[in-house]
Amino acid sequence: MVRTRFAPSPTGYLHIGGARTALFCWAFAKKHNGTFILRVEDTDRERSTEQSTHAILDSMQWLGLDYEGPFFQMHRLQRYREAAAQLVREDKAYSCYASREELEQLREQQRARNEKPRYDGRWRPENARASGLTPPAGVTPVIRFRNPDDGEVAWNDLVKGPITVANGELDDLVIMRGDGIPTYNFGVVIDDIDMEITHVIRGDDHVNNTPRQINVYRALGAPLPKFAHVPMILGQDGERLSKRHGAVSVMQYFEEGYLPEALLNYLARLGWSHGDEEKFSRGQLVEWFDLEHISKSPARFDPAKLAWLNQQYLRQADDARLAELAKPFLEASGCDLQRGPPFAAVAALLKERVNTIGELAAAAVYFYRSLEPAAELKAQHYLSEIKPALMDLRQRLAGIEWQRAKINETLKAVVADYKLKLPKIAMPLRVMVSGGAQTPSIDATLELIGRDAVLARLDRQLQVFPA
RNA sequence: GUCCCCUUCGUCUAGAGGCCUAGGACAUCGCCCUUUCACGGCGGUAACACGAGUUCGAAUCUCGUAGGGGACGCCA
Repeated sequence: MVRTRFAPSPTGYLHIGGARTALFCWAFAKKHNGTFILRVEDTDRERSTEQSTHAILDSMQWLGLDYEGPFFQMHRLQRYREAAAQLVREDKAYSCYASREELEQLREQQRARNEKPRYDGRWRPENARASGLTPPAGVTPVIRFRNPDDGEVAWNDLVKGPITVANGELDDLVIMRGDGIPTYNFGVVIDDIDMEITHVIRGDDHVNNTPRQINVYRALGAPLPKFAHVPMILGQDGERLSKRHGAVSVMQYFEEGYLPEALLNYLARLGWSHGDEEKFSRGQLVEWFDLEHISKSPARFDPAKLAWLNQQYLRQADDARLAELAKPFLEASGCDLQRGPPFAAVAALLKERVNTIGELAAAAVYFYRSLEPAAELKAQHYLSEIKPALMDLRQRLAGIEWQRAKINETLKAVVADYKLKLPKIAMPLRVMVSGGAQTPSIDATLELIGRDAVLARLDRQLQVFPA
């Protein structure tokens, strides 16, 4: 039975990289009819916040990644303490009284010698005894894991392939802080054992932690899970993704009006592939997902491709759903949806020309309230020689049956009568009625805005038309 | 600095020794469609980091070089 987990620390929002890791864990579990667990690694009391936990949970829900849990490490302290005590009893761990300053000094010296900074094992019982070290009064020690001195640790990473690290490169890591709270490398191992995780799928910034963790598994006599380290997501400049690259928080995409299925599709395709497939549903992802096709190298995040995918999903989306999603955006820009055409009809007209719900709402404003054209547009399109034709058109529009085909007919008739080209009249019309130079086809636009509003806007604009 | 990992078009990628004069997608450029902007259709530019091997044959295997990323905390 496959069991995977996503284990974020609640020290901020869920970002794009974390979301993709979660997606991969989720998809792998689903694919194998397994279980996907959410575990909150909240052992950093300084930085963990409840707010972050909520933000992460909200993001998971928006993305539709369902899980078992959430479980919290801070609820399991007793278990970690017992495990640590057991290791101490077996001489696989020991108390270390070195102060932070002392350790910092040690690291600096090592760096100065161009060595890898590492703990030197000074409080290993036999070393302390040999050098006559005795526990200083009033200091609560940390517990360090006694890492093997010799040999090497190797595993076959399901993404990266075989990886080997010499134990000589590792040092004795702290597994319990002075206050009895476990450190990351200990907490994960205990939890992954207890929760019977079979596949540890996580960001490849953890590759270096894996050999240490494997040694802990062994000391505990626990079977090893499989490990799969997925590459990170980089910003467009190839640097580690950060705030200056724009939106990195999952919920920011919600706020800008992206569809969760589009973001999921994009994230899945970033660093994983199934032949030439670009667009696929959550169901297809589950069906196709495998670890073998995750790429080994980091991928750059490309907002343009995400926008394109979002557009693809937008146009397929149900109009009623789009209406629901766009509503808050429209209300924020002062539109009363009761006073205007049904939004579903507006969405049907606009959804192929925008990339996000935010853009959709912005493009829909003039269906609900009049917008004054920019002076530039007026200067460009309000030409005195077409004023008579426009005035005539206004009169004719007042008298016809208000539907697209009839409006079009009327437009064509005026164009013919005045010996004009269609754009000559369609453009000023567009500007007068929408306040901008871009709308869907003008007859459909007029129809939807409605006769009363169209006539009112024309009247108002004709007043400022040059004679 | 030390250790670990990575390297195909600008970007995401297909590719498991001959199917590759390297395919798809986004972006970009051109043309068509057109009532503006889009959408759509057609077409173009564009990549196996470099150097040695192995092999009849290498994008695919090996080694080296260069470049990139990650880690080196009582953070996760």
